[in-house]
Amino acid sequence: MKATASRPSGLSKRPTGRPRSEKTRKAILKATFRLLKRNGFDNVSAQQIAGEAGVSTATLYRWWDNKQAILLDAYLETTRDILPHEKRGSPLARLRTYTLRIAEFLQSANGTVFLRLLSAIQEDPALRRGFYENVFLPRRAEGCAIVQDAIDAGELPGGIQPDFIINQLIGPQVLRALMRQELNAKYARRIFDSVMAGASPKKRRS
Amino acid sequence: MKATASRPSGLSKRPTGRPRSEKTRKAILKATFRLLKRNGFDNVSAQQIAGEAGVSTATLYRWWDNKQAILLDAYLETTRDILPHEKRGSPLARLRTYTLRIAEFLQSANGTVFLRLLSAIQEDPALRRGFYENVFLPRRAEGCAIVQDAIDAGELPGGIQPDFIINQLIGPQVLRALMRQELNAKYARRIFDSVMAGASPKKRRS
Amino acid sequence: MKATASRPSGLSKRPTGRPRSEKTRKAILKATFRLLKRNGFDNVSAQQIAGEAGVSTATLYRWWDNKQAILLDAYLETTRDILPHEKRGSPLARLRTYTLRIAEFLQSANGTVFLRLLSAIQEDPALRRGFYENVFLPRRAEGCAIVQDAIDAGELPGGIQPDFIINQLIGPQVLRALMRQELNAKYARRIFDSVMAGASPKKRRS
Amino acid sequence: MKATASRPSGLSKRPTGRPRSEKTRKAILKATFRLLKRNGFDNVSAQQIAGEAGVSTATLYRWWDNKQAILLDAYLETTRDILPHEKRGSPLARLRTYTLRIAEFLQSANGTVFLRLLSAIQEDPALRRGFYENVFLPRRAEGCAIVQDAIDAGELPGGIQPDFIINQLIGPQVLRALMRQELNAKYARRIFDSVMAGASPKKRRS
DNA sequence: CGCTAACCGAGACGGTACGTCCAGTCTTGCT
DNA sequence: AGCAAGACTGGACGTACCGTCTCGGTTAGCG
Repeated sequence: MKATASRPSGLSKRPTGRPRSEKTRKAILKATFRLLKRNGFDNVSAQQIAGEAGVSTATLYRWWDNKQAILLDAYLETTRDILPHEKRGSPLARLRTYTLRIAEFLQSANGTVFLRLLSAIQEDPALRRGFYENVFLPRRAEGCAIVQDAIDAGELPGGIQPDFIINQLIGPQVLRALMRQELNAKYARRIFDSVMAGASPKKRRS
Repeated sequence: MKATASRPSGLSKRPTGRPRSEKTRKAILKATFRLLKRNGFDNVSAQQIAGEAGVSTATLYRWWDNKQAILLDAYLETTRDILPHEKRGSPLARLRTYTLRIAEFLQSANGTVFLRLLSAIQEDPALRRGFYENVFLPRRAEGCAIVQDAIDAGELPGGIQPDFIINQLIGPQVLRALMRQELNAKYARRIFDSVMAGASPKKRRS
Repeated sequence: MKATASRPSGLSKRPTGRPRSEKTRKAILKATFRLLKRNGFDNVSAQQIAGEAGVSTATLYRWWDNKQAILLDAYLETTRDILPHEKRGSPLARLRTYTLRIAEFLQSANGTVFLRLLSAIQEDPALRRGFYENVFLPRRAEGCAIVQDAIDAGELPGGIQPDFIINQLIGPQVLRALMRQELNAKYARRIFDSVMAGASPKKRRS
Repeated sequence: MKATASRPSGLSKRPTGRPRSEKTRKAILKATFRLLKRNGFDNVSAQQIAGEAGVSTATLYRWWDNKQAILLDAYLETTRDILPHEKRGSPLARLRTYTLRIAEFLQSANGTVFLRLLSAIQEDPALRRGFYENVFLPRRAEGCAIVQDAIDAGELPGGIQPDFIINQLIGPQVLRALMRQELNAKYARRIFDSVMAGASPKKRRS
């Protein structure tokens, strides 16, 4: 199980021979992401990746279990560092911004790749694990943290489960994106307002 | 464009030549659906379908553009008549039932196929049109009708867009299903309550 | 066995119902020959013939056993009446003309079809019989008759077998034609002279 | 243009990557020839070859342009080394033996394949080139060499073209073989005598 | 003059082969 | 040992064509 392409390297056994080329690894992932955006998801072949990266197919499969794993890794590698979550403002304002960012993201090129990954994992349990742990959960944790901040700040009632709120904010947007329906800031705002209204029953009653 | 393989049926002009065998068509779609459930989505080959249906591959491609189109059609054919929506009860009660049914459906075998189709259309625009028009919109219309009934009955405020409400009810469930997270009646109920609370803010005030 | 497309019509049983359309038969054979010259031999499909002749494939197979049989028949029909053998001149002069005509023929469009048929029969025994009896033997008989005339006229020695002579005159030309090597009147003349010289050894002696 | 699937072999530039498996190549050609003799010519399918050789169809088409090319190559490979031309005896005696060998060959299993190839090339120009250069010309050259020896030895007159003589010896035999007419040593002898008589006009006259 | 058998065009169908494409593995020699 | 190059297996894809099979409509020529 080579999974995410990190050599076992468990502890002992200092590897002899020529070490793995980091340059090669990067070239592969970058080439993959380029092809991913250019050709869609199904239309990226292993030999295309190899060709684009100036690498042999054997090298691909030496480090990743299968093509899907490469695609996932390429997505991870490329999007790892682009999560500029707001630090300033009230938790609720930050949650609102977060919601709008989701809409933006889903419409972007990266979002398209995200949606394609979301599709691909339906057929491949191993890939699903990887996606769940390395993409879904981390992002979800970010969102939940904001909700928790809001709860702690008293802006949201305590009985609420952050994960539920985030799911309510994201789910409808993902569905629209999957169906290629319009998805913009206004719509995201409406969702935010609706979910917040549903989440704060205290307001009601005299 | 053979798309969904439905006869032109433009009233007049009876088609000449040997008519298409309805028996064959049914055999193909049934065999396809059987394989769909047995083997998953990617692991259904055209020749498997042909073999299982006792048909030649040429016949497949005479009526459908490609394998995906057959899969979509098989889904349509099989699930066409299984929408037993409640007729009794208040609109709001029916909407609640509708929401719970979604959860059930997404967990069922048919739901799995639905999710696979939802994934497959990401790669194939032609297929997407077919799915959108023949699966998504009709189902969506059913839900919207219930919401409209509720509005008409004064159970929901007038300023609301039915499609928005339905999207809020379904989106979060679809997302959980796609991620293979738990999805049960309790969760569906929570969603329903939350969305309803968000949709009826006026009642509360004062 | 419908073979050459003449209804059994053995003797009794006057056929009732609508008789076969002669127009259709002609249209098929003409269309076939047209395609034969245009597309080569393997590249004529039954549906092409049907299309070109404005006929259904069923009609084709009602009257001929298979595609090859149609092709043979088309050749027969078209070339039946184009054998204008010389009547004047000495038998030997006529034999010489005959030899030259072979060269011309093999280079012509009809000759090409002839060569293709000659090839096709290698794979199909039934077709071979038809070709042998309806094309090869009749033509061969014509040639043999001329040789016999020459023998009778004392222009060739009596111990000679006409079929052997004709084979010597034709075989080398067919081989060259099959290999697409040059084949012209001069070459044919050379063959004729050579065979005649070989056939009349007696003259020399003394 | 992979044509005859022979390595470029342009002296320099040793090819990089995994070299072609000679074992595989041999297995394919042998299996092909086996099928060729067993099933006839048209009844050899690419997948049969693949199956019989324990090879994938993709490998077939990597090295040969199409099925016909494989068949030609199989013939070449198998018959390459079976040309046991006589070295002893006078040139004329050797030419006579050569003529008789032709008759034998055309009746043999290999001869059948040869005739089928001769037919197949009528439809396929690329194949024709290959056949002409790799089968026809080499064999023809052998025959011509014998004739030339005879000329040099004064057994045949100088004004004669070897190729013409060979064509006269072979053409009639090929024609008979194509028509599946009897072809035996006696007939071949007769042809030899006839052609020799026609070729040596000097004998005549007192 | 109408009946009826047989014809015919259109085109669906089963079967079979084709040649292409791709995933993933294996082999060779270079670094 | 890593790696590029690229051969190889296995198997699906979608196309083409053959010869058969319905359909519905048409056309002799017997009654």
